[in-house]
Amino acid sequence: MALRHAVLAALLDEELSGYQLAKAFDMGVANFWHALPQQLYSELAKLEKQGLVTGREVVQDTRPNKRLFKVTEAGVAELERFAATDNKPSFIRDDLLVTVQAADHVDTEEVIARLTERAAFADAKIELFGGLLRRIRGDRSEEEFLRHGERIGPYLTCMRGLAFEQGNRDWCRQSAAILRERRTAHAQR
Amino acid sequence: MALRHAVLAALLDEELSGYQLAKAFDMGVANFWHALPQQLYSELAKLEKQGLVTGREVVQDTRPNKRLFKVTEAGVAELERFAATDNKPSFIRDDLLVTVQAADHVDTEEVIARLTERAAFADAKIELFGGLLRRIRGDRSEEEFLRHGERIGPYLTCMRGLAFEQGNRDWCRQSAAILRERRTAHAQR
DNA sequence: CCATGATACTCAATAAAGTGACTAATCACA
DNA sequence: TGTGATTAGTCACTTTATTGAGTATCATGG
Repeated sequence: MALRHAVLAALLDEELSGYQLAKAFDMGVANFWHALPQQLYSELAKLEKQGLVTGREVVQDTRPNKRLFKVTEAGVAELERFAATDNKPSFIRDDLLVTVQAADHVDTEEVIARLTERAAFADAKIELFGGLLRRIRGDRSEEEFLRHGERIGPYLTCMRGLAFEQGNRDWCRQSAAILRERRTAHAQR
Repeated sequence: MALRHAVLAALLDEELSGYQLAKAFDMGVANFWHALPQQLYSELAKLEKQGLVTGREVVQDTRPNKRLFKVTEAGVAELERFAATDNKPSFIRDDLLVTVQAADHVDTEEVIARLTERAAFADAKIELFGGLLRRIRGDRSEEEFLRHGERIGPYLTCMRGLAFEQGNRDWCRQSAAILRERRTAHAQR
């Protein structure tokens, strides 16, 4: 049950409404976890009941009212506890890998199509993360920021997200190229 | 619902018992998905009921009897359908990333400890995957195998698993180094 | 002035994944 | 001779995640 901790971690640096949080989790801005709006709303409700976050109503004229949430001291303590005990390894769980695993037994064109789509998706994410990193570090160089920046947690997770998508893109392109080559080699025989 | 497809993909190249399948999924040999034994047994039962796999009883003297499963034609057709339609992107979902996201607000020593543990875990997986790849390609070079090998699906997914873990290891080491540096810089002030 | 889309949520239901406890045999080792 | 590890599973239960449908207001564009 790490969604609760992901929510806490996301709320550490800014006070957010459930809606804003949902956008962040959906966009991949919160590249360290993924969740749908409904989960976040219910998680926020649980966290508030347990006193790990507090919400305050913000009355808006032009928009529906919203509730902004921030992490309480108890919430930070819970994250502290989490940081001290967690150890579950991460596993890739990816439809595309399942498809490629079966590549020798299914239509190669389809596999290549999926790989190409994913490479394009990865490219979009790479640009998104790249821009995000630049925005976070401002006019400082990456090295400078990592040495002396105030909050580097979000920067580090974003770096991992970027590298992950670069790995995805490279692998997708390479795999697609190999499958294409084998296809033509096969056809010429 | 891709576990069903992951199971089908895993059974394409060899006939396996639920137990063997569970070991494969647990070990990360099936590095494209992760599941617990109970899930696999129940998934196999469902797949058999739907005619996508068939099991045959193997009576053993020295060991408890087992049921070996293989994919039927309908099963391959299902994978074909899956390969032609799937498109769900993969998201990282990782406790460690949540911890690092909160790095600026929790005990740095603990975060460094988690990163170090994960780097060691990644190293172990890298060796495992490296050995697996060598075993699959035998005495052929990687390029030669990818060009002319019979079944490259499992090889490609294993390559992705390897690159993923290398990315993990590198990021963990770099992040831990940065946090250590900041800690000493801070202490000296 | 009417459709579309963004903001800001809620509720209900199902599907998937994970946890814990169990049976039962054989093998390896001390 | 009995302790633990390995093979080969099953059953029941809970927690998470996903799907789908609603509610309500306001802003923008044609």
